[in-house]
Amino acid sequence: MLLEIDHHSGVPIYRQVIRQIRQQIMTDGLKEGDQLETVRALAARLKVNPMTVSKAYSFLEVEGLVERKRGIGLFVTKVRKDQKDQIKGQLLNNIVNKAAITAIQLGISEDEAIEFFKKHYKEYNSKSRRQK
Amino acid sequence: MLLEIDHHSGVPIYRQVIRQIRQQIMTDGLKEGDQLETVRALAARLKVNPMTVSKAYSFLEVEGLVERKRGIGLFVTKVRKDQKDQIKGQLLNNIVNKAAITAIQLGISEDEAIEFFKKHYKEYNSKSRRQK
DNA sequence: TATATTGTATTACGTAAGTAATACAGTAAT
DNA sequence: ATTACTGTATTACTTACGTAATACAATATA
Repeated sequence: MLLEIDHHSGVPIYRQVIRQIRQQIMTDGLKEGDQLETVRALAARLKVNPMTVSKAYSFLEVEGLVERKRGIGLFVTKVRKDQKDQIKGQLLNNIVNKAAITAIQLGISEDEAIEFFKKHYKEYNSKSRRQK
Repeated sequence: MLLEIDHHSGVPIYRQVIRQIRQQIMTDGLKEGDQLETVRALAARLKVNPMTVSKAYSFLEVEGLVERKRGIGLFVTKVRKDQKDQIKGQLLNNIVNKAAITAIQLGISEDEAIEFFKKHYKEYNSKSRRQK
């Protein structure tokens, strides 16, 4: 499984792990029943303590995205499409809400703010397509 | 000067101070030459150590928004309108960029994401108008 | 010069967060 | 039962951060 950790970003390792695995589940890069990389295997690969990985996996379990089976491993839960859409909506809402509040508090109009958004969307979109 | 601190939000006091004063300068609630509330006065009002206020003011100075005069006080710098617009743009860009990246990584289309944005903008906008 | 006002540098305290060490617990296969 | 895998609970280390105490420095005015 593809997983890139930036040790110098200031973002905690376990959060980077959570985010990336969650994203893979949301976009069907990881599917129902798939086994996650072993705690120790991932820890070794990231050169990190197993507990750090375990902590990340714990959060994903609380979110209902994975199931742990002691002695066996961790597996992706069955998530219905409507549930998945709801989760995606929440994830996006959180950040979009902040953006909207910032715009309003700075006295920036809806249309103008949307222009900003379109610009960033297009920029990042072409960049991420180039990387594929 | 109006300034509301939420001691239970988890957001550090000095950051709340920075954000609110910056916003007032950006929206001309505070204008060139206006004196900021005294370090000790604001500290007393917020029931906080003077150094906490001084720290907040330091950041605003680094941003070029205020000037300190030892023994006299702190004053709002002259900021040209185009500079101000540029600063506002940066502030908005930071957060909008994150929103755009989130949307793309979740596989959400530009139009759909914009719908989310409009919804939040309108919601918060009407809420903040009601409060005035 | 004395005093009262401004802001500040230094230092230290307290807490929370991220990470790691260690020893432990469940499962499967031989 | 033994071995070799799984994941985990507990504990502790380290660091960064927010805040505060203290003593100091610049300015204005009497």
